[in-house]
Amino acid sequence: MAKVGIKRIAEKAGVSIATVSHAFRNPQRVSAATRERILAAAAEVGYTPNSLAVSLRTARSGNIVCIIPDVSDSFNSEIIKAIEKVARLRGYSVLLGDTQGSAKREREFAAMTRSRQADGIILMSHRLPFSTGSDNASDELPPIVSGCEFTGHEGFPSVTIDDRKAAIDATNHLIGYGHQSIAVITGDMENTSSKERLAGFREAMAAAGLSVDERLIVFGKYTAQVGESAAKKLLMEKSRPTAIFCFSDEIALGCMYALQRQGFAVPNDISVIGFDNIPFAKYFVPSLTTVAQPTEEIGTLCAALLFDLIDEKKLIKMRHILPHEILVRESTRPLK
Amino acid sequence: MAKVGIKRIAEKAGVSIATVSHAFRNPQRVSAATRERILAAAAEVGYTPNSLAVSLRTARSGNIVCIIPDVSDSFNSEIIKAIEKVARLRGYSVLLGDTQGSAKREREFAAMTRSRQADGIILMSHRLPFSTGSDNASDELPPIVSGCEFTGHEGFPSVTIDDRKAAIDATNHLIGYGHQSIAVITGDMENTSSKERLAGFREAMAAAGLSVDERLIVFGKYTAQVGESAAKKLLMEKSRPTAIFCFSDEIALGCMYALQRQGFAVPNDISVIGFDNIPFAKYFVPSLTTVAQPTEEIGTLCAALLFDLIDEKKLIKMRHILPHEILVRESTRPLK
DNA sequence: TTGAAAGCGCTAACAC
DNA sequence: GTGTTAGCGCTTTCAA
Repeated sequence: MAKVGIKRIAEKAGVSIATVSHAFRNPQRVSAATRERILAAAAEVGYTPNSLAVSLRTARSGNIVCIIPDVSDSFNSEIIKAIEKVARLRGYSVLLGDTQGSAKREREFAAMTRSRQADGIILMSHRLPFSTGSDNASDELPPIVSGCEFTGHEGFPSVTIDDRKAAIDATNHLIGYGHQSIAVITGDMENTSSKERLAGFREAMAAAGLSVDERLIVFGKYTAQVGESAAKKLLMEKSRPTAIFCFSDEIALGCMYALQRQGFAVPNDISVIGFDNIPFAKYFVPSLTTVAQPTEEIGTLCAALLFDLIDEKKLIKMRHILPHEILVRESTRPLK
Repeated sequence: MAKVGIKRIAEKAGVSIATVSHAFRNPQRVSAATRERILAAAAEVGYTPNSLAVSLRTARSGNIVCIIPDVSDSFNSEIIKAIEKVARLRGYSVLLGDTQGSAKREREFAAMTRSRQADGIILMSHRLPFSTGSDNASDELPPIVSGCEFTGHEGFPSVTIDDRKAAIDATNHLIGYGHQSIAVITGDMENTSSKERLAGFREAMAAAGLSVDERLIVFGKYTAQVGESAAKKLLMEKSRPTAIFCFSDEIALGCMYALQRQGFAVPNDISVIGFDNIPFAKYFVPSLTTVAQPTEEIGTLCAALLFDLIDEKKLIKMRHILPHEILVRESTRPLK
C-alpha cells in the first residue's frame, strides 16, 4: 500500500502532473508516445487515482446509496441486483444502506449525499429520511427516487406497482375460487404498500358483496415468523377462514408452515396466497400462488430515474406504476 | 443542496475556519461561548462536513467494503447484518459489493482501498481479489479478512467453521440413522468450503466402512435451482440414495421440492440434510435438518479483526475456526 | 483560546 | 501537446 500519487508518476515519466492527469481522463489530448510512457510508469508502481481527491475536485462521488429496510429480504435483493447492474453501466457504485427499519439510520445514510459521499439516493422505505422540520422548498432535496413504497411526496419520482389493484386481483382470485371467508395477514401498517393492499382487499370483498370479518385480519410484519404466529392465531378463531391472503411471501411461508404443522393441508383445507414472488416461492411445498412484482424492472427504472435526476434532466413523469401479475401455483385451489 | 462549507460557518460565527474545524473535532479546545455560536451557525444553514475533504486530509475514509458473491443469499445477509452492527459502533459504514461471482467485480471492489474509498475489506469469496502477478510481499495487502471461505493465504486473518469436520458430523448423523446409500449435492467446487465438505463426507463414509457411490455425487452450486435439477438426476440413478446431503440450505430447498414433486416423501422415503441454517430453514416443509453456522459470530469476528488490522494492531491468531452445530429437525429420520 | 498557513491528491482553465 | 497554477473543503501544526 505504498502511497504513490500523480506526482511520482509525473517524475517517473518526465512530464508534468497535468499531463499525467490528462493521460488518464483525456487520453486524446496527449501524444501517444507520452501516454504510453505515463501508463507504463503508472502500471509499474501500481498507481490508482485517489478517488477522494478526484471526487473533491469534480464534485461527483460516483456513488449512489440504496436505503433499504433489510438486505436479507429476498424481495429487496432482487431489486438491488437490477440497480447495481444499471449503476455499473454508468460507472457508479452502489452503497447498500441496510437500516433494519430504523428511521435514524435512514437519515444517516441519506446524509451521505450532504457529505458528498454519494450523488443520489434510492429509497426503499415509506418515510422520508429527512428532518421534516425543514421549511426549505422541496428543491432542496438531493436526487432521490423511491421504490416500492410511495412516500406521499410528489417532489421526486417513485416506482411502484399498483398495490391496491394487485390486492384486488389477489382477492378476486380467491373469491373466484369460491372462497368467502378470507383472512389477511398484513405487513407493517406504516408501509403504504400494506395500507393499499388492505384497502384493495376490502374493496374487492365489498365489490363481491362479501363481508369482511375483522377478526380475520391480523396486523403483522413482512416476516415468516409473523406468518407463523398469525396463522396460529387465525386457526383459533371461531369462524375459521378457508383462505389466507398474506401480504408477503415470507409471511406466507411461515403461515403455511404453521398451518401444516397444526394438521391443516394447504391448499386442501386452506388456500394461501402470497405477495412478491421471491425466488424461493416456487420451491415452497406446496409451491406458492402469489402476486408477482416485476423486481428487475422496478430496480432498473429506479436507477435510470435517479441518474436522470443526477444529470439534472427534466423528469416528465413522477409516479411510475409497473404491472403486477397473479401467479397461480399450488397453494390455492377452488373450494369444492 | 446549497453547498455551505466551513468557510461560510466561520463568517457567520465571526471566527476563523480553523476554529470552526476545532469546534467540531476538538470541542474542548474552543471556548464554550464560541462553540455555541459556531454550532448555532452550522445548524442554521444545515451544515454537514464534506467527508471527501475530511477523508482526503485525514487519509481515513470511514468505509469498509464487504465483497460478497450474492447479497440475496440468506446465509450471507445474516453475516452482513452482524458486520454492519460492529462497523456502526466504530463509526464506519459498510459498502456492500455484490459481485455475482465475477472475479472482475471482486477486483474492482477491492480496488476501493487503493483508491482510498475504503479502509479495509471483508472478503466472502474464495479467491483473492488481486492480480496475483504482483511480486510484492504480502505486506502490500490492504487490511483484509476473509470470512466463510478460506483462500489459502496465510497473510491475513480468516474466519470460518471447520467445514470438513462439519461435513463429517452431518454424514455421521445420516450414518447414525442407518443410511448407507448417501448422495451429495455440492456447491461450486471452486469454493474451499465445498471442497472441504466433500472431503469430510468421504472421510466419514470411509471411517464407517461405507463405500461412496460416485454417481451419487452431483457437482452443483449453492442455489435452489441446482438442488432441484440435481435431485431429479439422483432419482434416476439405478441405486437410489436413502439420504441426500446438500451443501447449502438453498440446495436442500430445491432438492426437497423436486423429491416431493416426484412423489417421494421427505423424510419417509428419503432424508435430506442441508448446510448453513438460513432463517428460512425451519419453515421449510418438512423443516430442515441442517448444519448451523454461527453467522452472527462470524460477522462480528470478521469485523473486529478487520478493525484491528486497520488500527495496525498485531494479530496473534490468523485462522479462526468457529463452532458449528447439527440441528436435527424433520427432514431426516432413521431408516426403519 | 484563536488564527494563519501549508497542504491532502487531483482537475481544469489557461497559457505557452 | 504540454506545463503552470489556482483551488476543491478540510485538518493541523505553529505562532500569536
